[in-house]
Amino acid sequence: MASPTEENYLKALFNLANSQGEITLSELASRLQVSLPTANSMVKSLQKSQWLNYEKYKPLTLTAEGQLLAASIIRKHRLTELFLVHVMKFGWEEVHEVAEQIEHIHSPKFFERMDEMLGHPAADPHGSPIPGLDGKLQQQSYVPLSSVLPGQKVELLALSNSSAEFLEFLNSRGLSLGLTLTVISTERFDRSMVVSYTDHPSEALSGTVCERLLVRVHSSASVAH
Amino acid sequence: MASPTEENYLKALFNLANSQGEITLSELASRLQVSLPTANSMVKSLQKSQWLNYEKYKPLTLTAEGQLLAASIIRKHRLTELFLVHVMKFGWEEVHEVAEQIEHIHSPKFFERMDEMLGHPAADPHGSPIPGLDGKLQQQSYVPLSSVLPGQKVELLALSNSSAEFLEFLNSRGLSLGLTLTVISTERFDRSMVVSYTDHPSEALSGTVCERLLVRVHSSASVAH
DNA sequence: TTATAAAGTTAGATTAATCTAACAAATTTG
DNA sequence: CAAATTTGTTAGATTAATCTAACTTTATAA
Repeated sequence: MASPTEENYLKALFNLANSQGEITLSELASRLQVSLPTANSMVKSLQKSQWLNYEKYKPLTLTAEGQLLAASIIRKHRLTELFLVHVMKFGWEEVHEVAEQIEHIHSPKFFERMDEMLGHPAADPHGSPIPGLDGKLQQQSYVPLSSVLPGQKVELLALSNSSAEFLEFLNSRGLSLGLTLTVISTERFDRSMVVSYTDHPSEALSGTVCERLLVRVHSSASVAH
Repeated sequence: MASPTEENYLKALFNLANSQGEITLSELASRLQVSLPTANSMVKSLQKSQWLNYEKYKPLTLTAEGQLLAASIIRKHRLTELFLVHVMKFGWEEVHEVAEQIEHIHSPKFFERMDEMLGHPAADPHGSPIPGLDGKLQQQSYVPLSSVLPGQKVELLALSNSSAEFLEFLNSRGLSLGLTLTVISTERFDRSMVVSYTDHPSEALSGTVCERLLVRVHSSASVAH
């Protein structure tokens, strides 16, 4: 079984691989804030546990097992963050540090209960996907509405904040999950947007609201330019 | 800051002190399933951190600081158990192992939120008191109804199981928290009891039910003999 | 009250995770 | 392409937590 330290190395390796492809020792060491020799010796020991492919002077790659384990830790981390925000009413800025600790808890049931209580979320409110139990990452499916260009059609899939007030606001505008929106225009100076959707041919939304609405862009959309 | 290992030693020392008074090295070692030399060297290091008073060949005692720290870990453990049962719908038999891990999480807010969500409980459903933030242990205030003698008046304060079925059963008998019960008789062969309370001059409760009802005995009660 | 047993201590080894110093390989660049 | 720089490796030390073996102190009991 992996120690918390080993789990942190695996997580870092997984994240680096998913953002850069090639992983070098120094990237790993600097990500984890340890010296090169420390990373070097841990890398050898992760190899011995069959989680990492390692050859002297070569880039690092996780084995299939390593990926699965890493994904499961990231899954626990993201579920924990959502749980802290939605169930325990933490603020988003407060959850990371606690989640870094809770992700190392060994209890499948604990995290499955979180998952159930949250309704099996596929992504966290920043749009980062939550790996399934099989270690598979969904496509990065959500982006904030604020990053969508005029002319695009998008589907409203999640919220990065679900306070009672925000939900009420959405209700008052007839906005609900699953709805298709078309971005009509964006206002550069205050990041507000005008969008249209069912029964609302032209609705203005503030920049703050647009950042909190997480959407998937329709693949068929044609972008104006 | 204490490592998880050190926290486990402090917890064991606190529990041993509260059940036996004098703590010897071998008790500590056997409680924690480590060898005598291991316990011996840890005891010296706890002394260096000012959590323990230690003199060669003498019994061990926690310092005030040590007691406070130990109590805070036990508080976290018991809050976690209650949280797992009441919020996350774990069974009582499943919670101990997870709580042993979660008690080492460093996040005052995490446990304060648990405490709030649970309504600031003073004891867990077994009647074990939850230390306050000041490290003070309340009196062991709850006992199972099954341990109460005939003639005594008690107040129903907590349940050691709060499944939906059990709560429904209690409702059907007009039993609710805060109620005062008088024990009329106990049946030795099946541990069932006859009690009286508001609008119920004589109600029979099975042994299983009596073990799950946690009560405080009225200090003014006169016991028949 | 001395012999035996139990409890506690010391010494020395092991493993995991870290470090610094010194050296080697690979890469970049003048 | 050779020099300089960056990157990676090895060697050896450190700390925490554990162990076994050997020894000492305290307690029990014949």
